[in-house]
Amino acid sequence: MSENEHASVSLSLSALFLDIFRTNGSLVAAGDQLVAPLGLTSARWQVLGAVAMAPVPQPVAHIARDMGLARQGVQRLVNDLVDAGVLTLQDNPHHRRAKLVCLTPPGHKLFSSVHALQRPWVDGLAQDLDPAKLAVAAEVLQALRQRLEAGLEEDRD
Amino acid sequence: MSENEHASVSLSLSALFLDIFRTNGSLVAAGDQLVAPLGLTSARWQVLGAVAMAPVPQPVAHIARDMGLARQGVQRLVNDLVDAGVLTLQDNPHHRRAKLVCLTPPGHKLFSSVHALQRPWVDGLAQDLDPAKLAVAAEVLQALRQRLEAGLEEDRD
DNA sequence: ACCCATTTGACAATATGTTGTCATATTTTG
DNA sequence: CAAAATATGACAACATATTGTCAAATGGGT
Repeated sequence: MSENEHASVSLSLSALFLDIFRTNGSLVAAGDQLVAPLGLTSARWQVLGAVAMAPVPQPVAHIARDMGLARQGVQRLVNDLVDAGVLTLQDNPHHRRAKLVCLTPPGHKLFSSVHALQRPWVDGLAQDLDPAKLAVAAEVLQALRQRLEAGLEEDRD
Repeated sequence: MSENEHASVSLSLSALFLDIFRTNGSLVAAGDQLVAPLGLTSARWQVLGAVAMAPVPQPVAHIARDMGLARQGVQRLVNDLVDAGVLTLQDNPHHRRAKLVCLTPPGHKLFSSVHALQRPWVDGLAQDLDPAKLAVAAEVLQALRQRLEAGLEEDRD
């Protein structure tokens, strides 16, 4: 690859960074607006989803690792959702401190409502998007994330 | 397109959302680490870059729109950078309140240092990335953002 | 059994970002 | 030109996220 071609890849990548920042922001804003009628926010929605989709109840630290967020951020969100009666902390037979995060019955109901909102919303956004291009985009982001996290050398928390 | 194919696009899109969240987080974390030696953070770096790259000095509100962020978030960052001596507010002949944001001489020097750090970092990340795939990823993110922002109906401040 | 590194949650400080409200300045419209 | 709509920054409240510190719990190695 020539120097010019190499430079152009770096420039494209810098531009992609800005796209990621802005798309992330739009995604959070749109998500906030979508689930606001349910008394939720994007961040709480994400946590609720992570708990609901987990095959088995997990402690907060595990959820945080799955989501790629700092442990304490998820901890606060979980605490808030417990206060809101959506989640509950179940005793963990394997660890006295690391309680297992579960949905309450209202939590299950809330998750169903979220899903009912989420589906048509995502379907609408996906309309006319090329599946092959989506796959390429996911591949690029994953490759990028892998390199970034390798550079961070497991520093997160 | 069959219903199954449609559903698979929606599923891919939901997965892409998670990729965007995580890549954005990694990007911010890696950026923070990169520019920390210069006493900067990712957010301040972004603002500094926006000011430095603008062909002509602009008021805060304009910069915020360019970056797709809320006006007040950028306002606070600019105020912090002014306090730090990196930026200065120049009188705007066309608008008494909307001062123009400019780099101070130390700000210019700082931006050069940032650029010297940024270039090899981006080059390293771009290594072996397929330019065509990068272009597709950018295209997908831009399409997504456009739909999201259309859904927000220009609500953002 | 004991020590030590790791994991985990509590608590707190700080950075980032959105939203709301207000006063003032500018622009548009009638 | 006057009134209304819009743009802008100051100030403040809040949500989100990282980082640091601490104590308790766990697990591993000797």
